[in-house]
Amino acid sequence: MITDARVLQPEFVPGEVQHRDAEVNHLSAALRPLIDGDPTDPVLIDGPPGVGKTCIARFTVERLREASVALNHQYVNCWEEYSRFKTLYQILDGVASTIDIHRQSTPTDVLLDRLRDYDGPPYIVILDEVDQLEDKSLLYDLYRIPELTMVLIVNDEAQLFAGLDDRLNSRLNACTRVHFDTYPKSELTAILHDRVRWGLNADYLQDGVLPTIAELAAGDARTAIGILRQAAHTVHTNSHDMLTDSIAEEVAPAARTEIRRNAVERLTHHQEVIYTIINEAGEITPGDLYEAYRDRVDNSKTKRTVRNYLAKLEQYNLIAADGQTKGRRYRTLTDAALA
DNA sequence: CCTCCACTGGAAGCTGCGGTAT
DNA sequence: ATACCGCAGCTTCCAGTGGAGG
Repeated sequence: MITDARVLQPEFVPGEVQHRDAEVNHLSAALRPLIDGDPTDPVLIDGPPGVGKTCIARFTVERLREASVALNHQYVNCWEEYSRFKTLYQILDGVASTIDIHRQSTPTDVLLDRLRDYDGPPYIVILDEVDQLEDKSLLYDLYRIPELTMVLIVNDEAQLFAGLDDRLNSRLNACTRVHFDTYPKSELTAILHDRVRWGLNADYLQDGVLPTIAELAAGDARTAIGILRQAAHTVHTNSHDMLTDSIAEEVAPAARTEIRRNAVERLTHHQEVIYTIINEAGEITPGDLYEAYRDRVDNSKTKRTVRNYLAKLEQYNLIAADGQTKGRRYRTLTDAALA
């Protein structure tokens, strides 16, 4: 039933977008001076997960590039390229040769210098999930490179600003903001409809299944498309003759935890043990947690390191911490349905 | 209300790794 | 070979904080 699997992938950028005209126009207008070679302030895109921030940013920049020959652009996911070095490397990779740059022995200053020396056409850098960036001062360094224009994408605006110093704080506060809200059910259904049109055989769809999926996804397009993908996959592998509401409902939890599972897979053994302990307990005090952790691994890390792990797990939204100092409790954030 | 102390998170220092330079 | 370099991950140290119990 799947005719083009690409359109169901999370990173797929459609050739046309619906329902986000206002945001696309807002973003293009903010970046338009670049076409005339004028310097442009950064743009800050914010909104909850799965509302098309990444998609619209990439789409708009791509369209801008088509309208102007002299424009470079690069997309960097700060979750994956979380360190200063990795981010800089990706950015530099978009415009210059990086073959002689070696991961270990090249100081990050050299990367930055090279980027400062850049004198090509205007360069748009999309920094996705920028709140995940470890060293936010990099943003200040990038800000001061005139040829470089940043498009910053954040889920949690407060968390981003908390990590910034005053200089950058006031500057980013003043820059163009594009805010995304969750999709209404009708728009989500329309988006799913497009994906079906591009990549699925609609004969296999039960009437009304797309609104059901939209309902299950609660305004989150990434989840909606994930459910559609997994449901289509289920229909295909089990040779069902229809994608029904019940199949959609069946795969929905798995689709919802997919992103979380990817995050868990990225954890080290020690981090995973800690995550498991919290999951099993539901809620636990720091003292009990550390004790349980030490019982369960061979060469346990120190408490301080475990605290760093906990901060990381919290940032990945795998766990939550309530209360201050002695009242602190760590708890699970989800259904914990990890296969 | 006051004191204790479990806990947090910043800072500095150490180590091992992957790499270059001599 | 050997010395050296920068980084990431870890540890050690510590000042600060707020909940619990006298």
